[in-house]
Amino acid sequence: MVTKQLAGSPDEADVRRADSLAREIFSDLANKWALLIIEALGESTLRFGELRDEVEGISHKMLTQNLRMLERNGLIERTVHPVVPPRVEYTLTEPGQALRVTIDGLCDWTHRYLGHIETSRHRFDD
Amino acid sequence: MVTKQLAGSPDEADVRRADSLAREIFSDLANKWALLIIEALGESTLRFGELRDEVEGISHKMLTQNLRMLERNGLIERTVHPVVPPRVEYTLTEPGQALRVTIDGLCDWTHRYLGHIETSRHRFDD
DNA sequence: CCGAATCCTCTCTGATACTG
DNA sequence: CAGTATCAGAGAGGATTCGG
Repeated sequence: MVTKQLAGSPDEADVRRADSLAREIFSDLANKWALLIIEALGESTLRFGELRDEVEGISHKMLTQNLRMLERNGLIERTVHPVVPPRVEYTLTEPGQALRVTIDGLCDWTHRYLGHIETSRHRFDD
Repeated sequence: MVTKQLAGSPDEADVRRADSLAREIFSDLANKWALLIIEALGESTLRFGELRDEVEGISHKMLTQNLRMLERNGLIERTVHPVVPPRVEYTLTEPGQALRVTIDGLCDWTHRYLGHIETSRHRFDD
């Protein structure tokens, strides 16, 4: 897939655009709440209130904000049931599920090195 | 290692402490710059200036701040060579390397679903 | 070259109140 | 119940400067 390039060729610009997009996505997702929401959703379908109970410490506002962002990026699906009282459910899409798997890896890592980190902190805090 | 527990036993407190510690570590690491620094280090040893060139867009201050945090958590090792001009080198420790592998997974995910995400965004932005 | 401290700006975050 | 708007306080992040 390596093609010969001229100076200032369009494909170079494409690569730069893809890179900046990747960076943008990275910035979106590399935040505490987004990752915790994805973990909380897991394989289940949850309502707004259920999610707020599940993700400990998140505010109403942050939850809304992050849910919008995740929906925009196609990681979660939002279905509104036109009933009263309103019922809105969230579930992970296939890309979202794929991401959750890698986040699981992060959680595993955290638990495996928990002790390691704690002792390292104590040594550092002198 | 599973021991019998009484109600309100000390181990329950331990579990809560470990959970809050895990949450804290999660908050530390779930940020753009920390992940990009770890990726930049990879298997190599880099100086402060080299790292700043490698991690595009990071400021002097943010780099310092995150390097301290990563060092405190035992993810990177900092070696000072007492010469003039000063020479300070950073390298990933074993836990850091392990974390890098899971971050690689995140990068793979980003590139795999790049198109997916871009179209989802366009659909959302109406 | 590397790091710490200062200042200044701007975004994020939480609390509250209001609509459908 | 779910979502939006607004406001004030806290905190992140950038630029700069000085010291080792």
